[in-house]
Amino acid sequence: MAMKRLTRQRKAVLEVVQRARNHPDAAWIYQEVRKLVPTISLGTVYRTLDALVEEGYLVPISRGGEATRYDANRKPHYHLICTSCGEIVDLEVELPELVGAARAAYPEHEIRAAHVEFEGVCAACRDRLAS
Amino acid sequence: MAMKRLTRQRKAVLEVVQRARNHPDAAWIYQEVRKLVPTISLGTVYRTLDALVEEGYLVPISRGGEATRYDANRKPHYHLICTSCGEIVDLEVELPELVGAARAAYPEHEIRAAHVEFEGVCAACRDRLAS
DNA sequence: GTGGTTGCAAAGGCTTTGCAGGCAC
DNA sequence: GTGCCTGCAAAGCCTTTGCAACCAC
Repeated sequence: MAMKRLTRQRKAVLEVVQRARNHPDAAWIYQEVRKLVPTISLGTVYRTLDALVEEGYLVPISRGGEATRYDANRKPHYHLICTSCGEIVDLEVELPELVGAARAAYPEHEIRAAHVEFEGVCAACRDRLAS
Repeated sequence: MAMKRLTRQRKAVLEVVQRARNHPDAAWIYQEVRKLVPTISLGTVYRTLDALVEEGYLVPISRGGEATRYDANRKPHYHLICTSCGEIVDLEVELPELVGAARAAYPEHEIRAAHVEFEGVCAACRDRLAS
């Protein structure tokens, strides 16, 4: 059922994903993992990523239409998606509690979590566009 | 360039979308619109929806892997996605301002908006599961 | 009449899956 | 030895697109 065996493939995917700083998608991970295990298939990468998400090691970031990207950052943080270059920037900021407000207004629902995402222009693009 | 002509197809899509209470996806809209314009194609539905999104009449809600759903609700509101049935429930609640907090922590980025989404069990499923 | 719009069908991109062989345990 | 995992390739799903005919203006 649950993926439990520590195979070469899974080790390699874990290593790549933990080292990644880019919120990579499956294709990028596949490409990198092939440097460690050249015979791995894209299907296995997807299966492994699914397992890692299920186990909570990864958080999927899915933007409409585009490939799902994966985030292995342990620290609690939020994402800023740049409208200019599409990059995902981590924001480590403490935000006001939202779940409480929603629960107070809608006690009939069992609200468990809130997901927040910011949209704007990242510093790099801001500088680039200012020229 | 921009879709401007008021064709039978576009009228029908508009009518269906405005009447919809379900955050429908393109397939559901297509099915409904065919009751009004039986010869319409799915491609036209997609093209029309894209145009309506661009013009600001609709807000796309894209969940990873699943079909994009469209929201025509004018009032400002948030969404609760039920982890049990997948339904999207509107929450009309005022939340604390988030953009300001993020801007204060990261003045180098040009943060423009925040998107919030809740996750939990909707009232219907809660009742159903309690039995 | 003109050019945006449509229908059709094919293609596209990402992701999942069936199956036989292989490997971790 | 057992059954989970892998590679391969095909299929699935949602969405986009090229093209000729069409119709709103």
